[in-house]
This record gives sequence, C-alpha cells and structure tokens, in this order.
Amino acid sequence: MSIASLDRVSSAVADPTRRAILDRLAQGPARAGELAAPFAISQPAVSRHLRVLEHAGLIRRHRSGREHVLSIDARPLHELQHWVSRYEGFWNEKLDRLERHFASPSEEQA
Amino acid sequence: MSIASLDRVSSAVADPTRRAILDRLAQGPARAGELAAPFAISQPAVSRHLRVLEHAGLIRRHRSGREHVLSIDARPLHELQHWVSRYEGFWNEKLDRLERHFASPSEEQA
DNA sequence: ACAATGTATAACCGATATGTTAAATAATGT
DNA sequence: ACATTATTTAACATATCGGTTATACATTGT
Repeated sequence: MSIASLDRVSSAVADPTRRAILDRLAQGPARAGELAAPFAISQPAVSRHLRVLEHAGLIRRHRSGREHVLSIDARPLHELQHWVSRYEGFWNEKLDRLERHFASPSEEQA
Repeated sequence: MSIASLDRVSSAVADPTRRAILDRLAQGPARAGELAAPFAISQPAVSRHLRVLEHAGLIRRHRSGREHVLSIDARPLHELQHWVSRYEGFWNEKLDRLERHFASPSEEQA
C-alpha cells in the first residue's frame, strides 16, 4: 500500500539469500533452523535475514514453544509487481520506437 | 536473462532516487543534468546513480557532444517481474489457506 | 535443578553504499 | 587561446549491510 514499504520490500528482495528464503517458504512454512540449514552462512546471519523479511512484511512468525515457524506473506510483493508493471510497455513496442529514435532522430515525432 | 543480473536489477531498483529517475525516463529521454535537477542531492551523486542504473542495464547512454542523453531500457525489469510473478498465487487463495492453517492447524492437509 | 535445544541479540569487523566537495575531461562559444 | 558548460572521476566521510563469534533467552527433556 504505502510508498515507504516499497523501499523495504525492494531492498529485502535485493539480497539473493533472502530471495532463496522466500523461494523455500513458497513451498510451505518452516522453522528458522530449517531455513538456515541449506546456507553456508551462520544461523545468526540467517536470523537477521529473517528479521529483514519480517520488517518488510514478507514473512510471518508464529512461535510454537521455542521454535519459530516462518511462513510467507507475499502480499507486499504485489506492490512491487505493480510498480514494475508500469514499465511493461517498454519491453515491447516502446523500446523499438526508442531504438528507431536513436537510429534516426528525424523520426522522433512518430 | 542471467540470474546474476537479477541481483543488479533488484538492488538498482531498491533505491528511491533511482526509481524516481526511471519514472522520469519513462516519459522520454533526458540529459544527465535534467535528471539531476529535481533532486536535493548533488549532481555527482546523481551521476553515480545513473552509473548504477546503466550497469543494471536499465538505462542507455547516448553522447551528443558534451551532453549525455539517457533513455530507459526496461527489459531487465521483465526478469524481475518474472521472479515476482512466481508469488502471484500467494496474494490470493493460498494466503487464505495459510491463514486457516495457523488458525486451526488440524486442517493442515486441506 | 540442570543440561540440551532453538533462536535471537550483542559486539565487532570489513566491504559496500551514498553522500559530499574538488578536480579532471570534453565539447562549445567567443 | 580562453572561458563556459556538461559531465565524470577522485578522494573522502559516514552509514548501512552482511558476515562472524560469543552470549543471552526461552523452552523442553531428564
């Protein structure tokens, strides 16, 4: 919704480890430890990635005893998709037009 | 195309100044100076944002004398949109299912 | 009560990001 | 030739990021 969150969402997604975590969670909830296991980095490092994702609203945390179960909440990605979609026209005909423009500036008005 | 470029594209887009620059360029090519003018930051700072966008493949530079004319090339955003689109299902019925899951874990298998 | 387990937080470190101002480079105008 | 204009690059400061190890906290098992 808010513009501010687009900042947090896009920077959360800009990290490959965090994208991999989201990819994993797309297949279902997982404990923090399960999420950390596949990575070469330490558990505290993953813990902080989880915090970043949580602050971006991309995951939810449900404590079950001492375990933290994380699940995806991709709704903030909808906002990002909406921003990106405003450029959809550019990877089609508009780009071609721009390329013609630079090839022969005289056809600029077309 | 490549996975590596998704990194550069997503982090390029993670900065609000760079998003604003892309928004401006969506309306047509502009000189580097024109792009810098609306921002409170210095012109060299904008120059480096342009370099980041250029390295991400999101803008193209055409030198015309001493002027640098920048134009959008949104094709790398297509890749980002593709990544985001893999989560499309989650801001619809799947999220509801997960929410039911946490409300009453006994219905997990549904 | 105590040990073990799952996870977060603290303290720290080096690399990267983003801004600044000053200087370099390149083209244009006189 | 020289000054002006458009822009980048250099050198620097500070903040943030992403990693580490050590520690704290909370829960579970014995």
